[in-house]
Amino acid sequence: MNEQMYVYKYPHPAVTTDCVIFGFDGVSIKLLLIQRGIEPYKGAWAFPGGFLRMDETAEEGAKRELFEETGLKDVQVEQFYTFTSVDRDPRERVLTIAHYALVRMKDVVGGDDAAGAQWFAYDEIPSLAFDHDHILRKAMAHLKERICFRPIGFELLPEVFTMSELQNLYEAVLEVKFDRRNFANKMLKLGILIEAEKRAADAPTRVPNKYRFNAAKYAELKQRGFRLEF
Amino acid sequence: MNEQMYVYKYPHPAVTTDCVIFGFDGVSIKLLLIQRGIEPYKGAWAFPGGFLRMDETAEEGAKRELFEETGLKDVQVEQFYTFTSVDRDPRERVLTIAHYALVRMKDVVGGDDAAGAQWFAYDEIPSLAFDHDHILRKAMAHLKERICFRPIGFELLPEVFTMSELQNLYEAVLEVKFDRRNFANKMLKLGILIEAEKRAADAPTRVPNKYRFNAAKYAELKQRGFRLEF
DNA sequence: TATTTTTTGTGTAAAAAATACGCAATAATA
DNA sequence: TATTATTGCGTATTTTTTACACAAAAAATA
Repeated sequence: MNEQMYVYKYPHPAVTTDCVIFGFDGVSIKLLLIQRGIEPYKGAWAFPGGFLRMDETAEEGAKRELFEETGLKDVQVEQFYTFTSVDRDPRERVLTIAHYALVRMKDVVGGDDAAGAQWFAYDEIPSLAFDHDHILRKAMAHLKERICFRPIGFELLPEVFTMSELQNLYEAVLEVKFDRRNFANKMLKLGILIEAEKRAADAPTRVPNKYRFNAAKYAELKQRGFRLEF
Repeated sequence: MNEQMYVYKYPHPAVTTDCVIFGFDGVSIKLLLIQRGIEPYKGAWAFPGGFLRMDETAEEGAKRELFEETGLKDVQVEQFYTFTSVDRDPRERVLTIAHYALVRMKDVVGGDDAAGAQWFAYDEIPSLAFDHDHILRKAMAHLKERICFRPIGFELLPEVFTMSELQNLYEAVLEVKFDRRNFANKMLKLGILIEAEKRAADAPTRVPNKYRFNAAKYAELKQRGFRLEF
């Protein structure tokens, strides 16, 4: 019963979803790639993704493929662009609805299925399958824009972090340097941070303060947007 | 020879493009709709759009359909979201790659083909075909966001316009009121405006100053983005 | 046509926000 | 143990934003 065929009166493109997964290791931005096990581009690295099923939305398909190929679960993926170049796949006309997500790197369990999944620093990414180089550039531009207009970090940093770690993240994405004190002031004034464990006032140690995100404020700002100058 | 069929080993969704066209009449934001001539939703209003051809990108398809259905040509359309709900079309699984564009209303020539095209104010839009209500809400949100982060107006206003007209546009989109003098200062400081026809200094008439856009600065700011608070 | 209403040009003082920057103590590294 | 880097802490200065009034001209209305 492998001979089932699907017949249409007009030509239809195939449709895939792809996921650009960003991580952060405390120093630089990383991307999660998988090594393709089948043709075309067998052996090449690519973003996790695959064909959309007829009973799922693009977001559902993206999450499903992401889980199947990397073991990542419960990730908020967001559609950012649909790539429609006519010749982007050698087999047939294939559109891909590209998504991106920010995740904590430790959430990627190198499970069985995910044997082929691996993190790469942005500037060490190999040549990618299909038009995934193009997708990568667009996703990176998207992230850079997003960080200027909405908070980032909740999804990328550990639950408790220092101001320096947060600053490193911003500097890594934007490729700029901020004044340490002004950066901290700006972030604190946004109101999205709360001090995690207040040191005893009488313990005159010089250990960095720890913060966590104020989820409600974070969500509000993510919704409303702001403008971070640089 | 009408019996051609297209056969695939796996099911494929159909793919359409749609165009949300924004106009501005000096007072309020308008949207361009067409009345559907065929089933499903025959007679209902909808955004211009149609099935993607196999030899064109989404943007090309959107422009082609837009021209066929409204006569609009040489419009910069921009993809903003792909709608993938499973049941959004009663015929079969259909995804639509939605685009939007800002146009000068006078550019819409009510040509023969475009007999069915008509402008509607945002709050007078009838119930729409398919999930186009949903598309409309998302497009409007997109426009509201865009106006906060990038300049708008070049594509919507006549070539020469007054500061009040520009302010009306911003107030219409954002549904807020600005202080006239502060709004003008802010806009002028952005550097995207140039005075169109300087009045003779000795003619003490109180006719509004006219402006046009500085295309280079406008393009730069559109690229870089800014943040307009409100 | 006379009267009323709306729109326009113009500028400043006060408040708020952003920026640049130094020092001493502690922690990490060599 | 000595050196280097990181951390906490706060202020003076500059820049940006905001609030606001009046008189003349144009448009609308009576």
